Amino acid sequence: MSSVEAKLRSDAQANRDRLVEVAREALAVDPAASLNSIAKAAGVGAGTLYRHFPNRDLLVVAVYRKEIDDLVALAPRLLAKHPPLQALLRWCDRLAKAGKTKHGIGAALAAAVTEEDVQATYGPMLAATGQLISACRASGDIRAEIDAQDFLILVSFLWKSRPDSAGDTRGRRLLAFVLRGMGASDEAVREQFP
Amino acid sequence: MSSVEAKLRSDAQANRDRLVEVAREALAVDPAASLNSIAKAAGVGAGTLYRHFPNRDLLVVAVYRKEIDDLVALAPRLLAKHPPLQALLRWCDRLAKAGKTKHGIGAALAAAVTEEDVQATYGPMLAATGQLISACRASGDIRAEIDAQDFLILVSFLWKSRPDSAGDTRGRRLLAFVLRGMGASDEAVREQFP
DNA sequence: ACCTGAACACCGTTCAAGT
DNA sequence: ACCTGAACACCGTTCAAGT
Repeated sequence: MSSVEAKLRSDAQANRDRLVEVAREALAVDPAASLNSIAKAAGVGAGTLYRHFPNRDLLVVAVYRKEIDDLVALAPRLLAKHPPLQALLRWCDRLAKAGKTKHGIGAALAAAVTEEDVQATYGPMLAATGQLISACRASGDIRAEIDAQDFLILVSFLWKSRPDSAGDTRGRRLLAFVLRGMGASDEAVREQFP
Repeated sequence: MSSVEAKLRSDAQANRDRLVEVAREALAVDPAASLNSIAKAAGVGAGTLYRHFPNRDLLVVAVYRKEIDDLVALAPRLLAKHPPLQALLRWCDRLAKAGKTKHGIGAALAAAVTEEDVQATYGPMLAATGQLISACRASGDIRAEIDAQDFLILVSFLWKSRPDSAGDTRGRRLLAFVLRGMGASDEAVREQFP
């Protein structure tokens, strides 16, 4: 959503944008890419990178911010188009995909859960999750008991898992397990999975 | 268990032991302590550290290896003394405590789940978890469906959580949730929690 | 065999000087 | 205001020389 970005001078804004874009590509190739190399590739002084992103995590979060924003924006759209439980499941699918393709999102979100200074990222995610959970409760698809944060923690395997091993079926199985634990009927869960 | 340590020359063994001991103290103070500083504090050349532990993770794993060994050894002892479900719960308690006091264990185990070269650590943990799960299944306390690795992933919040916020009640609540999902009766779970 | 420790390339971070 | 980029202290890692 409107991420309250203070208005920057146009050159500063351009630098910021280019840094995030270059970082996205660089981190996809090598998650441990150095900040100096990213600054250089962006045609920018090291100090400029550091001015915009005081530490590595903040840069990583900025990179995946758009993806997270998309995820956040997706929740109400899915709820408008699908029954609640199906909306929740489709959202989890996208969450898993995001965690898999660019596995940096996992580290960024994992950090966000514990570190204070990136709560700005975690907050909207929590809100989006909350919408989905609430809708499922209202429709009677799931029981109360588990809140949005609980859910995000329980399904952390979705966004923190690497594309290694054949963990895809495991992910689905564990997600189904969690949903059944939340009161979703066996049939409801099973029929939602393609 | 017997960690198949190839016999080293006595000075090499002494160096290894001192490195692990020094690393344990240094990492407790600062989880990002440099390897060079650890080598120096151990009164050993940097190359010696590197010879014993080719990368940082392997040193970290070695440090928490004893704790993990204890955890592994604890499983059969608990099963001998307590009913299966209670043994599982007590083991989870110790797991959470280990993850909390020295939170490096979380990073080490998290790495172990995905990285191949530390499977030596993850394997025994999996075996220990398997014993507990099997016993609970045999006694009818829980249903099949979820294997040892599933369980370790599902309760990863126990060992990966920081001592931040009052996540202790959350941890207990989520553990209870998982156990109920595995078929443990409400009463059984509730009465086990002190 | 094993260890030492200087050396190397590179890291994150800072800050005086520019525009 | 914002940027540059040389500079600093320090990092992980290597490897010739020692014992």
